[in-house]
Amino acid sequence: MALAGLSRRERQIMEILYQRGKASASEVREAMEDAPSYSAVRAVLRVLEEKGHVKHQAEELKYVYVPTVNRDKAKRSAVKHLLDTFFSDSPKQIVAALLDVSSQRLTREDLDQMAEMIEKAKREGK
Amino acid sequence: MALAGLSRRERQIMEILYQRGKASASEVREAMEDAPSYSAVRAVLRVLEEKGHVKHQAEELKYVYVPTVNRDKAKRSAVKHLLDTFFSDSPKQIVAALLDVSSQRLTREDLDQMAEMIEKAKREGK
DNA sequence: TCGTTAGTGCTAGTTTTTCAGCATTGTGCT
DNA sequence: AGCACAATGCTGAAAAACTAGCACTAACGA
Repeated sequence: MALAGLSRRERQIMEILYQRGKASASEVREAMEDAPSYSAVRAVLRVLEEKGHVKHQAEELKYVYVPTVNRDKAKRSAVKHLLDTFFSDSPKQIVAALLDVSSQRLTREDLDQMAEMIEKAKREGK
Repeated sequence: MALAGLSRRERQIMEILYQRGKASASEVREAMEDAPSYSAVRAVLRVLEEKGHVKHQAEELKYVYVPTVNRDKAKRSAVKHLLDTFFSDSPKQIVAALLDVSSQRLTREDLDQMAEMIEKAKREGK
């Protein structure tokens, strides 16, 4: 799984990179609540690169880091992991938690689309 | 958030405890793929207890460890974190990922219940 | 040109994490 | 009692993680 086997800082930085898709060292640093020094951030990024979790591209005078694992893959893996950890007994409850946690940001349209996805799953699974 | 700020081993062990609700040191160890020595596991549990993440109960000649934070709370926090990390742009996609990842274990009934939850959210949100 | 700003590469030191080993305690069995 | 087994408590030390700081380069403006 994408985020396992990483140290605390490494995980923290990987999550920021997944959130943003890509970021420079200083952007990563700014996104951290408890940011260490700039060079500390760079050091972690270097390690992540050595481990193969990110790669960097030269972009306008600086390096920009991007996760190497496909975002979708990481997503999927994260969902699976969440399921295993908390919802193995009842996967559907993740929907309940979702509706609960993010009811604020869900529009009517989102809900409609969710319903549609489920309908589709029903048709296919049937 | 419940699982942040923890070392790799600490996190790994917390997840096992959340999965099982409670476990003894040796049960925890058995649940680990890449288990270290028994005393290493106990050492981590001790640290987790010092940090306040677990507590232990004497139970039939041995200690059984349980997470101190309520499982539901941890769940919620985990879902929220997942949303922030991967689905901040489109929360509904978590449903897509869910259906994709766990289509195996979802029964027709699960799907019906999910649909119902969404219907309910629609009615209430409207 | 000089100073400033914003990068990178690298290194060395401290702190945290992780781990194994050993002594000890309690239970149950012979 | 003596033994085996399954725990716990504790210690020391290796390994990993984390961090700051310095040297260097490139771009930009005064």
